[in-house]
Amino acid sequence: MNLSVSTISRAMHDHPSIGKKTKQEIRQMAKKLGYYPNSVASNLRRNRTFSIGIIVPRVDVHFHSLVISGIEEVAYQAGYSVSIYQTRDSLKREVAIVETLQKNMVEGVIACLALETEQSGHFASFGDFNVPVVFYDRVSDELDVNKVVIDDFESAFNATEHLVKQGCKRIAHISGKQTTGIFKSRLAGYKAALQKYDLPVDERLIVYTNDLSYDEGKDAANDFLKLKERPDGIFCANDYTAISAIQVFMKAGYKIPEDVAVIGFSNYPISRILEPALSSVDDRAFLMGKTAAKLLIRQIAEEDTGIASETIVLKTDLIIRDSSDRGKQG
Amino acid sequence: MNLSVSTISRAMHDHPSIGKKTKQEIRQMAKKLGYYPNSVASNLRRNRTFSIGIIVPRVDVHFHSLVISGIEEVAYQAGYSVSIYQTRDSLKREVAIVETLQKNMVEGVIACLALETEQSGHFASFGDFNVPVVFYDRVSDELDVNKVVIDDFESAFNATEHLVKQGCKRIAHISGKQTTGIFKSRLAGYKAALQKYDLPVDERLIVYTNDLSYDEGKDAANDFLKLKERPDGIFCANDYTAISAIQVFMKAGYKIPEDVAVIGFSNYPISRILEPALSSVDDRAFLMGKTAAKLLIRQIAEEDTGIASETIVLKTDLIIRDSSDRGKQG
DNA sequence: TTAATTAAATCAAACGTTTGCACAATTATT
DNA sequence: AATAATTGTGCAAACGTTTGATTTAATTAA
Repeated sequence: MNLSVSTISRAMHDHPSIGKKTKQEIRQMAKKLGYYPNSVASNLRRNRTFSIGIIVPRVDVHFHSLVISGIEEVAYQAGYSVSIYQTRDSLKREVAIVETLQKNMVEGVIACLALETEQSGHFASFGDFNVPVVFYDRVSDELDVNKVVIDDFESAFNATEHLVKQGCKRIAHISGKQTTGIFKSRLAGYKAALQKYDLPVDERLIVYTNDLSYDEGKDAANDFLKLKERPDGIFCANDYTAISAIQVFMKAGYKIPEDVAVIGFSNYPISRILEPALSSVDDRAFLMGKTAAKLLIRQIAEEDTGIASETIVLKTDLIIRDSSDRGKQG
Repeated sequence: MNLSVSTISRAMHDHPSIGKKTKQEIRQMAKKLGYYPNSVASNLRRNRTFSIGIIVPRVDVHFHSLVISGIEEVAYQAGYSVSIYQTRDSLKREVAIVETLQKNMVEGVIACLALETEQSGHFASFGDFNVPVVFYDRVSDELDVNKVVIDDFESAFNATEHLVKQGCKRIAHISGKQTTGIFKSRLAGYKAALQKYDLPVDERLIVYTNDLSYDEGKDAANDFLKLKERPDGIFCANDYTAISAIQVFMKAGYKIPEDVAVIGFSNYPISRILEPALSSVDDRAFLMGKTAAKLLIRQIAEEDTGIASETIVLKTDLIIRDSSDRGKQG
C-alpha cells in the first residue's frame, strides 16, 4: 500500500490506466488524511492558472454587479476563479491593474473601460501573452478585440416608437455625453424613430447632459417646462434622469403618463417600485456578463492560431410600466 | 552578461547582495524582453497564493457589492487578489464553494452566510488548513471566528429615538424574521427606545415579515391603516418596506412626515432620490468590507499560534431626510 | 604582499505536481 | 509453454522560482 506519487496523481484524475480498486483505495486514503492536491504545483506543471480577471469601474454600480454576477455564474461552472479589480474610473488605476493581472497570469480578462480611458493601448500587452480580452459596455474602438454590447440604436428606437404608439407627438430626449458611443447611438435611434413616424426632430427637445445624473435630469426637465410647447413624452438615456423628470413634471401638476409619458434606460431595480412605476429598457446586464464569460472561456480553450475578434450584440427588453402606459396597443 | 537564475531572482526582488549595476542591467533586460517572473512558480516555492476568497449570497445586492468594493480596495493595496463566489443563498452551493476555495488554496476567506445556512460546520475545515475566516453581516454563532457587524440594537434604538424626538407617540415597527439575529436586535432596540421614553410597546404596531420585501411592506402598512389608532411613526427594518409604507400611507391621504414619520434601514441609494426622501440608518457596508479585509489580512500575516477570534462592531449613521424630518431638534 | 574582510554571484536542493516512457504483472492468443 | 496483448505501476525529468550554503571576486587591513 505504498504507491508512487504518479499513481496517486493519476488516480485523483481518474486516469484510465489505474486499477479500480487502487483508485478507490487512494481516494479513501486521501479523504481520510484530508489530502488535497496542491493546485499551485499542478498549475505550475500544467502552465495554467484557471483564473480570469474582471476590470470594472465600480463594483457597487448595479449594472456592473449584475454583469459580474453573470460572469461568476458561467466561470464557476467552467472551473475558473474570477478576480475582481476596480478602476474607479481612473486610467492610472486601470493601467496598474492591467499590469497586476499580467503578473498574476490570468488566463483571460473581461473589462469595462474607465471613464477616463480614451486610449486603451495598455490592453494590447495581453495580446503579447496570448491572453484573450473581452470588453463589455464601454468598449475600445482602437483594439481589435472581443466585445459584448447591446444594440443601443435599436433599443432607443423601440423605446421612442413605443411613446409614439402611446399617442405622444412631442417627444423629448435627455441624452448623455456625445463622446460616448452608447449615448450617440441612443440619440440616433431616437431621431430615427421620430423620422419614421414623420415627427419633426426639434433640437429644443433634446438636452445633452454631462453624466446623466439625477440632478441634471431635474435641470433638463425644468428646461422642458419653460418651453411654450411642452413635450408630451420623454425618452431618457438612463433611469435617474427619467425619475427626476417624472418628479419635476408631477410637481408642476402634470399627470404621468396621461400628460407626459416617460421611459428610461437600464431598468434599475427601483423602477418597478416607484410610483408611477418607470418604464425602461432592460439592458440585460446579467446576460451580458454570462455572454462575455462564455466568449472568453471559449477563446481560452481554443488557444490556436491567434485570437480572433468577435462582437456580440444583445437584444434588449422594453419594459412597459405605468410611467408610459396609456393603455394603448404597442 | 550571462547570469544565473538566482542572481536574476534576487535582482528582481532588490536583494541587498546584488550589485547596483547588475540590478539595473537585469531590470533593463527584463523590461526589454518583456520578462515577468512566473508567479505560479514563485507561489509554489514560497507556498503562498496571495489570493483571498469572498463568499456572498449575491453580488448584485447593493449591500454586498459595497462590501466587496471595500474588500477589493484594501486587498488590492495589500497585494492580494480577491476571488468572488456567489451562493445565491443556497447551502449546497455554499458547501461546494468552500471546497473549491480549499482546493484553490486561498489564504483567507470573507463570507456572509447563505440564508439557507443554519449549521456552518463546513467552514470549520478552513481551520484545519490554518486559513483564517472573517464573517460579516450574517455571521455564524457556532464558529469561534472573526466577525464584522454593526450594532443593530443601538442603530434601531437611535432610529426610534429620533422618531420620538420628532414628536411621534405611536411608533410602529416592520420587522424581519426573528430567526435572524440582526432583526431580533433591531426589534429589541426599538422596544428599548420606547421604554426609555415611557411609550407603551403595542404588539399591534409590530409586524413580522418573512423577507422584508416591498410587497410585504405594503401588507404591513395596510394592516396599520386598519387599526383604529393608527401609528404616527414607523421604523422599518429595511428600506424596501419603508418605501412601500410611505406609498401606502400617502395614497391613503396621510402627509409624510407630518402625519406619519418613517425611517428605514440600510440607506439604499434610492433613499435620497425618492419623494419624500427616505430617512435611513446607514449600515456602513463599504467600511464593513474594508474592516473585514484588514482584519483578515492581519490574521494571514500573523500566522502564529492558532487563529484568535475577534468581533468588530461598527457604528452606524442615522441619515435624516424628509420622510421623518419635522424640523424639530434631534 | 598576504591575510582577513566584505561584497557579489553561483550552486543546488526544494516546492508538489504531471506525464512520456519503461517496466512488471496479468491475461489472452497461438 | 511461449508469445503477444493488455493492464497497472513506477521512474525521472520537467515546470520556474526561492534560498541557504558556498564559491569567487573585490576590497581593506596588517
